[in-house]
Amino acid sequence: MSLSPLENKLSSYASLTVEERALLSRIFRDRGKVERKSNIISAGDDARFLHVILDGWAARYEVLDNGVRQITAFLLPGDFCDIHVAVLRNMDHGIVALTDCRVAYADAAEVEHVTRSTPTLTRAFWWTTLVDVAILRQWIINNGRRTAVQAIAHLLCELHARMTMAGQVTEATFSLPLTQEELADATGMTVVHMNRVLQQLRSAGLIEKSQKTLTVDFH
Amino acid sequence: MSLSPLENKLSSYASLTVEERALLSRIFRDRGKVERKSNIISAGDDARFLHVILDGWAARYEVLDNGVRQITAFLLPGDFCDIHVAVLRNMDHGIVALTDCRVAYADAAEVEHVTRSTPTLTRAFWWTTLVDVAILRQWIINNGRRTAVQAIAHLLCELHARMTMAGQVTEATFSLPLTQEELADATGMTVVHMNRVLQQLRSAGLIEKSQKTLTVDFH
DNA sequence: CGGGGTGTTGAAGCCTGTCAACAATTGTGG
DNA sequence: CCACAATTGTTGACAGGCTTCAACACCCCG
Repeated sequence: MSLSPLENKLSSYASLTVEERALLSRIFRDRGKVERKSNIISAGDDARFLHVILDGWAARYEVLDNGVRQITAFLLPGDFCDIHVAVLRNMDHGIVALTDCRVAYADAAEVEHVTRSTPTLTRAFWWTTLVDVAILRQWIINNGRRTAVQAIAHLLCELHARMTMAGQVTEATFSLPLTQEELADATGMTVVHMNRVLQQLRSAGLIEKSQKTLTVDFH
Repeated sequence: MSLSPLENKLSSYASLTVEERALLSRIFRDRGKVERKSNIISAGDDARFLHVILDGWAARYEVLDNGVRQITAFLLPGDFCDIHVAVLRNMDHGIVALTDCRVAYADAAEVEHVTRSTPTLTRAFWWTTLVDVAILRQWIINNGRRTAVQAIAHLLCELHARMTMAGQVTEATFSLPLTQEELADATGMTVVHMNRVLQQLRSAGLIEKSQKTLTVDFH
């Protein structure tokens, strides 16, 4: 499997030259597989590498003192796990694989070098950061001021939009390999409540869920 | 008043050369005052300028259909209001002055030019974005998985830390010109509840608040 | 001195959490 | 391929944190 998820994503912001694509491929040469439920990166890890998801779903998360978990982002193919290591050098949270994942990684120092010498790529990396920021703001609103129904609906629409960008949606149906617990940890509610709200959305005909597949009905 | 709040902030990441400081001063040449409660930038505005707070407090916010407001960030002197216009070009939320503010602004096209030609400054701008991201993640946790007491405590500590960085804290006391409504809109709760939780923190001896000044007691 | 904004208080209700059990599904080993 | 185990999903009853509504106190500013 190639770097294509990342290249496709960056291309939607700025077209990459052949040289830039080559540079990316050269830097992200190492690949790996990560099993579902194991950490791609752990909080406190030495940030010596920069990771990109090539296949599968992952989540950015933090576990509080009292043991509760908050997921702060879902990562899809093409997403950076820790692009900030090109600028900062700390890992203040963990990344866990929610499905079996294929991951590419690059040496942080090499990425840093690129960001000091290749403005186009630097701006592309920065752009991905800014897109993530826009999503983060919506998550704050989800957890702060939206009702449970609104928050879940918004989250599912976000995932629908992102999967559409990745060309992985057909007729409003896409693969959603998340458990209700994971959705609950993202929206800051309990599994029980997530379950009940999903039932509401289903009986209202807004979503259909079978196995690990979701269909959203906009009307 | 000079650009010093911005320069100081950027300097804490990377030392700036004389040329870079001059470049900043040249770009951010226009200054303006914004009255408390008026918008520095409105949602949907043409993002033709990039704004920096020189003095005063502001907030990033969004108002939902049902009229409720969610604040997604507090902006202090030295903070960019809309650094993303150097890369994106849309304004999907508003910025409101919470106190009378002094603001500097630069032409977005000029800033974009700088980010295509001056890697040091680009990385410094990117760095500010990444620091903001780390704060945003904490706000998601505040609104998602922390109790009201924990969330408010965490927010006040964040502001304490940021004011410390800006050299505006003396003996754990600093200026906090926020109303309880603004704090409530940031943490996703009602004013009434904010009021009660603040009373808890006060009676527990964790904070002292007089006028627009806050003192935190770590023990 | 008066008035708008801000802070404070009480009572009642609801959304969401907690606890606990059971059903359904997926995965695994024989 | 079946049997069993583990994970995930579902349901009910009850508790509680937070909201809602409404009134009143306080404070700053013109």
